Amino acid sequence: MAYDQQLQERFYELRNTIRQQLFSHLNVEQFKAVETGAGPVLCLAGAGSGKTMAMVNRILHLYIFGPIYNARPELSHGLNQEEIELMENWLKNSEEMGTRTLSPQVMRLINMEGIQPRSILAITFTNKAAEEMQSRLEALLGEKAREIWVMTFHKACVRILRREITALGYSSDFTIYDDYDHLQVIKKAIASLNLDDKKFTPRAISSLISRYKCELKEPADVLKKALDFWQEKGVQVYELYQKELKKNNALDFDDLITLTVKLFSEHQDVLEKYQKRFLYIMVDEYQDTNHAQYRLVNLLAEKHNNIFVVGDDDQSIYSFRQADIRNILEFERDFSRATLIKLECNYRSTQRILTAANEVIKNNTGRKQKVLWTQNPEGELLIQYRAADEKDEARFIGEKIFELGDKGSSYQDCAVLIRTNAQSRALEERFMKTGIPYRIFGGQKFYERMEIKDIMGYLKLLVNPSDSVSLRRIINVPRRGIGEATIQKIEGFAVEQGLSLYEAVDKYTEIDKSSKALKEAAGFVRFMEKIKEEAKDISITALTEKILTETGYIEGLTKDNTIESQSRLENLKEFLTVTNDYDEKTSEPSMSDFLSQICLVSDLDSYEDEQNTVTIMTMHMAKGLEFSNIFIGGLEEGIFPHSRSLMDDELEEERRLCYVALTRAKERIYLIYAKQRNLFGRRSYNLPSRFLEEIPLGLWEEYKRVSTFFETSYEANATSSKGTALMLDYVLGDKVEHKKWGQGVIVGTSGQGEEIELQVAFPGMGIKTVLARYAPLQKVQ
DNA sequence: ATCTTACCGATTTTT
DNA sequence: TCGGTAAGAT
Repeated sequence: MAYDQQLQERFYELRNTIRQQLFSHLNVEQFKAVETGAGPVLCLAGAGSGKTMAMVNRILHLYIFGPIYNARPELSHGLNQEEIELMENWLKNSEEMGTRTLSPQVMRLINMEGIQPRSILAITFTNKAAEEMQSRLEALLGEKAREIWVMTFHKACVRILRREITALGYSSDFTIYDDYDHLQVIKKAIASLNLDDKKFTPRAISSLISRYKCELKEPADVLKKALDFWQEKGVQVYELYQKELKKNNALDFDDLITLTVKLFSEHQDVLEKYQKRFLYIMVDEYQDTNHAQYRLVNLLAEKHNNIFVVGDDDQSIYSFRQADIRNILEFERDFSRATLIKLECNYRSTQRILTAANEVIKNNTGRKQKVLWTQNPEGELLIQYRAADEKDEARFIGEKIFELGDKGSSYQDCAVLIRTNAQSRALEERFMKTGIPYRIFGGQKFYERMEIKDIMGYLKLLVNPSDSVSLRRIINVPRRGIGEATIQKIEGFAVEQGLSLYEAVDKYTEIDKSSKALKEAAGFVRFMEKIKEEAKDISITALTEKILTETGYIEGLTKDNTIESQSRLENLKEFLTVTNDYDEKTSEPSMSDFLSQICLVSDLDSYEDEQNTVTIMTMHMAKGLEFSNIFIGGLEEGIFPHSRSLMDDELEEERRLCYVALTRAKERIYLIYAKQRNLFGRRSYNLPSRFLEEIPLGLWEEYKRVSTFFETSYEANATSSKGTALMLDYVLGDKVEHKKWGQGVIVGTSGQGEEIELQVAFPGMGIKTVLARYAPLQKVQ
């Protein structure tokens, strides 16, 4: 055998050993997922099974070794002994030191027929997941990683549509309507069809439209079908709604997906362009795809069939947003010869937590068989607590958080998961009183705040003058004395003349100058035109500031000088830091890009775990996160499972939600239910949740509050060990210093014994109620 | 045009 | 209970 051939044999052998070594930190299943490069793959990844690890490494594997791991690509040049030694040395070194970073020389040697990063499309559902994956890819691939499209469905679609949407008769400056804007259009459509808005609620119509869109059905497709009166009218609203959106050159969230599908279906050339580009497609959280997203992925993948989807049918909790669990259950039917890989080894939770989760989810039918296991220790028993009411529930949670603190947990290791946002109230009150730092996610979102929507209305209208929803929003904000009657008049004119609302304001105010309102409206258009001119030379931040001052928006809020107006000003300041960030970090800033970016983020995207606070959030929002200690509140029939799900036969989804909640925990779980709780202002008595019964005895123990006598001494101990200022007598008028709020004055006291409450007035922050026992207060002379 | 009061209705919401 | 919306008063 020739010497060259021996070298070659040695080279291939070494290359494969290096390959194994590079991924030696993965388990067998993860490695299989990583090295299966070509063809369709369904990866069922249980909670905490390291699926991001698998996805990221799979991309690395594709990049270095190409799609077929045991292929022997032709060598383009001869080999010499030195090169072989280089590889041997790397291996030796790696085995000894445990490093897995390739030197550039070794990389150059073994990287043959690897896949170009720009040919990879990796789809996630949240920006957070995308960012996480992106940064891990950059750590592995360096610069090259930026060429991979790692983004959400919606972002990818916006990118494609900005380039191609003219083929569908929209302009590429289209506006994205968020949920709120979308409801405005629906309301208008309902009104113009003279429908009874008691029967046709915007919410119901919205979900009807969304359902049709996700099924890729246009109004015309549905109209022929047999429909009852309500549905028939609903479709008419849908038709009108869609026309209005197009007139406004606006897309709603669903449109981003469905119009991309439409584009690909109707324009073969465009589809082929993207098929050619994206040779390898990966989809995260596949169980959450709806039909439109499923079509989109299939269209892109059907040419090369290199599609890798990861998901967990047991974590499908978004069916109310049209996520279709069948997409995952029937993947193997859709793609013949699909490889099935199950990741069942969990790296997150204790065995006991996993057993509890497995036992609960076992009660669901029609799922892919999957049992999580772990090498982690057995762990502590789950704790169950029967609270007297929601206040007692909050108190229990607060106390346990303090106790965990003594055991070495920080606040950020604790999360309270709830079913509905309304449950956060009692918790917030208690945490506030006892000085537990917390963050609540959910409820009013930053970009949905009035002042933010107002300023965005101005910006949107500048980019897209056809956007009549934004125009309507801001034409009288701040007050210009332009009311509904004036707008109606102009709107009539617009319809008559076939103009956009903005053009109509401009033209009509030239003809009719009869009222003060119309003069103001003319001034508004002049202002917008002036700003549009000036916008050309200044940054988005400068432009935003200009609008806020020149309209008198800031001035109005400053004059109000209420707590509310102050917080609005704060929010606007915050918005300006967002624009500033964008101005600085973007190479080619553009307003429409900025606006779509903002539309597509959620508050959770800004979640930073560096902050040492307890997290309160819904179980839905907690998906994908993990905490050492999880408290699940409101485990009562009617709350969780939610009463609505009991009626609508959606118990299995609730159970999946419970599974998601349980599998967030690394070490401890506290399960709390209350005998009674205030619900909608009335007291209600609920049975303990069925999910509690589904966790077998032996996995949990009940926490029982000891008798009053012991309770008192117990609490006194807890207090003294904390060293709070309990023993100090507070007197009205005393000056105190609070850790977070600074100096304040005691303006009231109430309660007795352990539960003495103080009302403290903090300048500029109003009056706060705190529990003397817990609050980080100190008397000031 | 805008402020005030009475009513209704009330999950979850990656984008 | 609270918050958002729709009709009535100024």
